[in-house]
Amino acid sequence: MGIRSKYNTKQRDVLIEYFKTIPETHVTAGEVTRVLIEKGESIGQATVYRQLERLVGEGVLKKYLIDGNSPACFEYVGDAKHVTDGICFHCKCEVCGSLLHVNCETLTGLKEHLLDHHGFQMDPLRTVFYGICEECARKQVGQEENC
Amino acid sequence: MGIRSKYNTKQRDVLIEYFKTIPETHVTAGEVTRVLIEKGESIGQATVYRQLERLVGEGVLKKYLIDGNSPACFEYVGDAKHVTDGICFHCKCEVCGSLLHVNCETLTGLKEHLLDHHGFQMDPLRTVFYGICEECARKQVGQEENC
DNA sequence: CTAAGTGCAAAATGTTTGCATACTT
DNA sequence: AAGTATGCAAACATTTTGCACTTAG
Repeated sequence: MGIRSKYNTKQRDVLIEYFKTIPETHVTAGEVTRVLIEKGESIGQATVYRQLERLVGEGVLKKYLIDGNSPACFEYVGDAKHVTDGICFHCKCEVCGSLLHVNCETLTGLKEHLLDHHGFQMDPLRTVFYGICEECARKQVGQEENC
Repeated sequence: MGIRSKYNTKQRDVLIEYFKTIPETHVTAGEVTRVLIEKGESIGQATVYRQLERLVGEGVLKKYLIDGNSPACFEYVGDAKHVTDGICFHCKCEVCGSLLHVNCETLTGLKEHLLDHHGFQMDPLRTVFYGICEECARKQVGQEENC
């Protein structure tokens, strides 16, 4: 379903190179544009959006949605074999925004389960588990049900 | 965390009653407004957004974020135990856009696994599995790797 | 040379907000 | 009466699009 790039443009390279310098980091389209412009690169916002979508389609970047009212985040996963192999799953904390990489057989089993029992071919590269991380869960205990 | 309503207004009742008539259905704020207006109800878009947020805070509705570029969806769960229990998961087909409700123990087990083994408190209301549904997968066989 | 990509500015989208008015309790 | 909710329209933020121009292959 992803549209792929056919030409290697200056802007595309600049984007990829920038993402390579910030592995395991999630940035929004706006942030990327701002940083690159500040660096003196010549790139427009529309191009960033268009290339980002293509890179996601090519599996070079991964797109995260923290919540519907914040902009989407992107992360470089091009070289991360464990990610592209689909053995790596991502858990995103909705409170602090931290990203937990989970690399375990149970989740690989989940993928098979969905396929075998529900006919659904799940894509681990696109799927993100949202929830609350250990640390934030601990902090939130005790402040529930308060008016 | 959610702001609660203190008064019972006409608009609030209309909203709740409407949602009760469409259980297990996802609707966006815009759709709800359109339907109610068409029914001759007097309700403004801002009120719908405000009440929807309150109802989510009160646990009457659940808010789903299928993907960042589509509007948020709301579903009545006031009586739906399977949803509030977090046993209901969603699979979204990236080809045809269909949404599959999966209601199965393996996924409940997954939730527990993430908590027990990775300390991550996964939220099934926010998490959507992306991939390809059975029907689209069948259609795509044979047309892979085409330039 | 031709298809693909870019940039700008405008448009589209979904959601929130300010404020005067109306309604609930 | 006092506080809360509503409705409108304007404001917002993010993302998409139309179109002329540039660039890669």
